[in-house]
Amino acid sequence: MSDININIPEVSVDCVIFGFHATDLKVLLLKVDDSEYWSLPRGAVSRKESLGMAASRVLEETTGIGNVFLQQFQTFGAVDRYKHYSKEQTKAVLESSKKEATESLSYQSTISIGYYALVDFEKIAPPFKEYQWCAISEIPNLLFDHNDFVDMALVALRKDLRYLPIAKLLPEKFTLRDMQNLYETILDREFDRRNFHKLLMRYEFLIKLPEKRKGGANKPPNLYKIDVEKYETALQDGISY
Amino acid sequence: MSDININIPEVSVDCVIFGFHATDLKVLLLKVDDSEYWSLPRGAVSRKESLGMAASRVLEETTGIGNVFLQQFQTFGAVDRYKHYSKEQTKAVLESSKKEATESLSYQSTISIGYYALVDFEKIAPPFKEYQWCAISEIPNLLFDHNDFVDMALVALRKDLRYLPIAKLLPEKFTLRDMQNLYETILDREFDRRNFHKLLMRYEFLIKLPEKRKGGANKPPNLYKIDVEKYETALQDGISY
DNA sequence: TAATTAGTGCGTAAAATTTACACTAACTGT
DNA sequence: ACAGTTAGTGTAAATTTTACGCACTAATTA
Repeated sequence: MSDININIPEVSVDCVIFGFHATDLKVLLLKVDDSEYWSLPRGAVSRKESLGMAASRVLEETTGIGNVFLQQFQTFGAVDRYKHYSKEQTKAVLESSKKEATESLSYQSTISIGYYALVDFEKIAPPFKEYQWCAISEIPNLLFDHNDFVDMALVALRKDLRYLPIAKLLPEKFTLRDMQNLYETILDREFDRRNFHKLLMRYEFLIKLPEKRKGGANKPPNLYKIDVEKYETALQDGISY
Repeated sequence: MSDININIPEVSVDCVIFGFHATDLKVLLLKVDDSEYWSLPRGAVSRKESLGMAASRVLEETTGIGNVFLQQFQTFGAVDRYKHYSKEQTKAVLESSKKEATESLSYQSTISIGYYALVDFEKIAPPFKEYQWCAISEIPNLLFDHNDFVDMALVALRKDLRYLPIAKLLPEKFTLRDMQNLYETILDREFDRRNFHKLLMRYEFLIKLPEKRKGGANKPPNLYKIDVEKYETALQDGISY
């Protein structure tokens, strides 16, 4: 854990981790130790790192999740950061936590930079704290204004989906149906299977693997991976779905 | 000017003010007193205000520009914030400025929240410091990483233009040509006059005024204003150009 | 081994959207 | 009054998106 002196006072990075699997979109919540309170993964920013690095490190430290694509979406400001629980409640909760007490970041962070990521939640099991993957519609009251973070992160994700490296949002190998599910879940609308297929193929950044995914009571779907080079090129020219 | 104790240390709000008039897009630069160095309007964030309020206040205090729509676009992080001038140079420049010396915000801000606005630069004349409206392509080396701010603000503006309250980006009364110029300038492409007109009319949030703008050696164009209520509705449903 | 389920890949028709394009009207300056 | 300039307007063609049909394949299950 970092030396208290190198952290920027009152500034934190807070992460909304969307977990995507099949057709479910959930958010990773952490329980503050020895309490019944939930919050997003968060942590202080060191003077020795960029914001992106801080977000990665915080996520890794609080959840064990590493090497994911994090996207900054909004910074939240200085007043009225206590939405469902008062400042006093929040202070009490966090100070009763041993972990929090040893960290330089207190309940008093007044500036929080919001990041989101999208991961496959079946593959991620935070080893540290108590956690919960919670469906978007069923998120309980969170500490600070973290409920606002989730709302704004989803808005940003939907906007960004047209431009962002979807490569990072799926496992290495995936089926066309996986990809379609991803888009349908996030955008909350349906696509025609054949048209979606055609659209994707136009951009030519998918590599068809010689493998199939067996197991279902049906013809096994082909697996694909991203051709990173072609994908980058396509991004330059602008991808739209 | 605010009491030093209520400001959040090392956090600033930095503003990219796009000046739009006719077909020119420029950026407002301030000269640091008694120096040859340029920077963006910036200032500290008080604990007693939201980020949006801080941005408005800072802009008002440094340039006299008030009551404009400011949009947060990105927060810049803790390392490598000295791009064209070293930390020592920056420190020397700012400390030689009487104004800066009396402010709590020093050269040491490590977190900066970027806001942009779009105003009519013919109507705005900052009364305080030396300033310059500078064409995007001719911006000199700025203090900190302010050149990056300008680049990123323009990227954000172009993206946002599809969803944002254009109502705030134009004077109260405007012609369809004004609006077209705004879009053509920002997006750096041309539109067909009739098609643009049709597109705008589809959303039905323009109110045709009984006035025309006389003065030119041509048929006087009609003036319009925004129907705020219908505009808000249209925003919900999603506007695209 | 037949029925079922779902992926793959082609095509095509309908619908929606985008683009291209030409004339008349109203004002100013001379 | 006339030349120059920009405003205002509708329609048809081209393109893109969407819907969906069909033939074929390959696995599971009853």
